[in-house]
Amino acid sequence: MPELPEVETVRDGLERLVVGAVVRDVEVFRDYSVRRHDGGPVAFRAELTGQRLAAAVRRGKFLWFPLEPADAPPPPGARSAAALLAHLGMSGQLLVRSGTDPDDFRHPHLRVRLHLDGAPSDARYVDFVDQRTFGYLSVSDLVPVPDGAPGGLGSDLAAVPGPVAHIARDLLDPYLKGGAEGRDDLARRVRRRRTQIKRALLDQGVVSGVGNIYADEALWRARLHWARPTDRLRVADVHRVLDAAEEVMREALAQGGTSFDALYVNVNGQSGYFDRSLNVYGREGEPCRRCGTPIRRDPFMNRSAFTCPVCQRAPRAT
DNA sequence: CTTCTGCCCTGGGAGC
DNA sequence: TGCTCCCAGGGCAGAA
Repeated sequence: MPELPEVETVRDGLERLVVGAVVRDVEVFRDYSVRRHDGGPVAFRAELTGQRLAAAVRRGKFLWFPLEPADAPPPPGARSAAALLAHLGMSGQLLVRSGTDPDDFRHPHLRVRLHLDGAPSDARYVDFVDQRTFGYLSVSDLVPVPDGAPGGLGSDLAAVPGPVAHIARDLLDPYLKGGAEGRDDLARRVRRRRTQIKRALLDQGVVSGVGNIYADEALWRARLHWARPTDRLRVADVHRVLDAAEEVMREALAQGGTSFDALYVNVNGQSGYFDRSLNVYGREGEPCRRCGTPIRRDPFMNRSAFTCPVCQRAPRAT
């Protein structure tokens, strides 16, 4: 499934291959894949057609393209008022297509297809493919972010789509990354919560882009148990797990590859990272790579939490 | 206000 | 073999 590093790889690829293109037409094959949008798929198509994709921006796992009318280009420096917003959910892909016959590559789970003109590459279509339909597209108004500071990789805009307004920055954000001014404040906010550390890591209002997999991997690296109460953690513990989460994501991003030949493959959402690099997630019963103890799986929020019971000592009361 | 639960959806795989 | 059921996941609405 696309985690934050995959979404960033997709953003980077789309920035290179399709930003600047104009949407000539839109096909919606499944209404449910266009959500959070007044007027539904019909309005979605109308609002998107004739718009230029002016940039590719990401915050957490949200990805968006600020829009500009193609027939009335705004003056330089003007800000977009709306954006095409995408969330890939757990199975979404944005596939860049360059062929001339679109029927040649009609994926069985194709939900939405954008027809493009004038891309900076040979791209002709962007296909939104999503098997499990947890992902969606919409056109959303851009709203100022409350804290005003620039945010989102790929942009210095201080505005985000409405549905993203309550989503915190992520650990690759220039304002929040290791050593940046916002990092200490994030650690303080984590410790101010009265919950378990893994719940805080997954809370999109605290920090975004950390999913179930990376939460477990980061906690294993930081040798912290998922149930540790946030308000009783030491500051250094919180920093250690945040650093670990950023590190895991940067390693995955590096493995995504950056060569141009690989670009189409990477835009298409493949990573290969998870096949070899996971230390605890999905490894129940397999030996911990640090101490050999069998990895344990606990039920957690109708999901799972994977830990090494020796490296990550459970708190007294769970 | 903060914290937490249940739900959305599909198809692969396990179990019978 | 074919059927049923469970599971995965992020983020949201609404309850506590």
